[in-house]
Amino acid sequence: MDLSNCPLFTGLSKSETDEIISRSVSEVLEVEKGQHVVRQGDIIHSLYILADGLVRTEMVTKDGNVVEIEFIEPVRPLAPAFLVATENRYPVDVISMQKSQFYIIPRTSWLKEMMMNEQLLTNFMKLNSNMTVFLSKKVQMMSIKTLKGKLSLYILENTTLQNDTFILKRTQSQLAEYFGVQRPSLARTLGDMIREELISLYKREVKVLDRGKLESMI
Amino acid sequence: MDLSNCPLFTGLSKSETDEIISRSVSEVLEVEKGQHVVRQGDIIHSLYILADGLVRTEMVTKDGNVVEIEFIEPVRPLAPAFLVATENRYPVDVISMQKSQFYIIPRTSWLKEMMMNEQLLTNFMKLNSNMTVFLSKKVQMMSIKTLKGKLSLYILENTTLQNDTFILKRTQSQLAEYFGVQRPSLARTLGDMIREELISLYKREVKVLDRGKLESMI
DNA sequence: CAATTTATGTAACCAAAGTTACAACTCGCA
DNA sequence: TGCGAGTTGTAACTTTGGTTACATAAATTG
Repeated sequence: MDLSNCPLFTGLSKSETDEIISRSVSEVLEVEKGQHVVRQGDIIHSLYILADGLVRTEMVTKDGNVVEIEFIEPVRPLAPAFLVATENRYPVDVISMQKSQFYIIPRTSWLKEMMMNEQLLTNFMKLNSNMTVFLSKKVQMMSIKTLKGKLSLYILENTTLQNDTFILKRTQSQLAEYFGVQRPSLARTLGDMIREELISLYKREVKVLDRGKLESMI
Repeated sequence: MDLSNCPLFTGLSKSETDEIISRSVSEVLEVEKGQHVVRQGDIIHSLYILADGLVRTEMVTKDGNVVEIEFIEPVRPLAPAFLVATENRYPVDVISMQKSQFYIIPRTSWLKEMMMNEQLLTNFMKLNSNMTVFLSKKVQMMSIKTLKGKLSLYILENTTLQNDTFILKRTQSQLAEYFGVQRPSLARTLGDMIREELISLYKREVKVLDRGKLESMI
C-alpha cells in the first residue's frame, strides 16, 4: 500500500515513509462494510490511518438522531488531534462504508517518530489545525438557523460567479443527515427554493438562478 | 506581566519564558471594553496572547443572529490553530469584555521559537488538540435538536450525583446566546422544566430534581 | 425487461422555537 | 430609599421544521 499521498507524509521520501511505517505500525485492521471502526466515547491509544476503503463519521444523540460530520477517504488519518489532547475520547462514531483497511500506530511510537522528524511534526500540526478550521466551519454552518440558509451557504460554497451549476454528490437522504434535518424537510425546502426561483434542479444538477437572493438567506 | 501560567509555556522556566517573550513579542496591544480584537474573516499573521482582561468569541450570521462560542480568560492564546492551518482566516469575532491587553508574536518568530524548543511545540500541539476537542463538543451540543435537550446537557455537565446544585455564571440573555436561541425561548423552556419538576431555580441557583429524566431529554 | 428496491415530491397535521410586547422584579448607586 | 437600567417571567401569535403517509420516478438486479 502506498501511503505517500497521505497528508501526514507529504514532503517525505518514499523510503522515509516506508521506514516509519514498517517501524511503527503495530497492526493492520480490516473492517467490513457497515461495521463500526471507533465508537463515540472510545479512548484513543493509537493513530488510525485509513489506507483503503471509505468511512464516515457521525454523531448520534440519545434520541437516535444522527448528524453526519464528514466522509473520510484514503489515505488519511482519523482525528489525529485526539492522540495528543488532554481528554482523548473519540467524539464521533466512525462507520465503514466499504470494506476498509487501517494501519494502526500506537500513540507512543508515533510521538517518538514525530520527535525524530520535523517534517512529520509539521504535517501533523497542520492536519490538526485544519481540523479546527473544519470544525469551526461546521459550527458556522450549524449556527445558521433556517434550513434555507444552510442550503444557501452550501450551494454558494459549491459554485462560483463563473460556474453556477454543480452536481449533488449525495442523495437527499444523505444531505438531510449532513444538515441534521429530516429528509422530507429538505425536499420541501428545495421545492420552496425552486418555486422562489433561487435555484433550479434537474436530477442531481443544481443551478444558481439568483446569487444575491441566496446570499441574503444566510 | 507573568506569562508562566499560560498553557503555552507550562513546563518552561520563568527565565526561558521571559527570553522567548522578549525575543519574539513585536507589539503589545490594548483593546478597550466593547471593542473588537479580531473580526471574523481576518487573516492571521500573528499569535495573540491575552495577557490581561477578558474576551469572548462569537459568530455572527448575516441576519444579525449571534452565537456565542466561548469566553477566554488570561493568560491564553487566541485560536493558535489558525497560525498553522492552510486556510488561516479567523473563524469568529473576538470582542473585549473588559479593557484587555495582548502580546502579539509574529507567525514566523513563533514558528522559529517552536522549532527551537520541544516543550513549546508540545504545548502548542496540545492546545490545538484541545481546541478540536472543544469544538467537537460544541458540535455535539449544537446537534441536540431541542432547547430542553441542550439545557439538560448543560445542567448535567455542571452538576454531579454528589453535588446537585450550581450557580448560573451568566445572565439568561448570555445563556440564550450561548445556546443560539432567543432569550424568551430560554425563559419559557426553563419555566417548563421547573413545572415538570426536572429542576428548581432560585435566583441563579439551579438544583437538579430528577437526573434520570434530564438524561432522557438529551 | 419485469421486479424490486431506492430515491424523490408532496400533503396534512403537530411541536418547537422565533417574535413582539409588556409587566414585574433586582440591584447598583445617587 | 427611591430611581433607573438591566434582568426575568409570561402571553399571543407566527414561522419553521418534524412526523407520517403515500404516490411517483429512477436505478438495480435477476
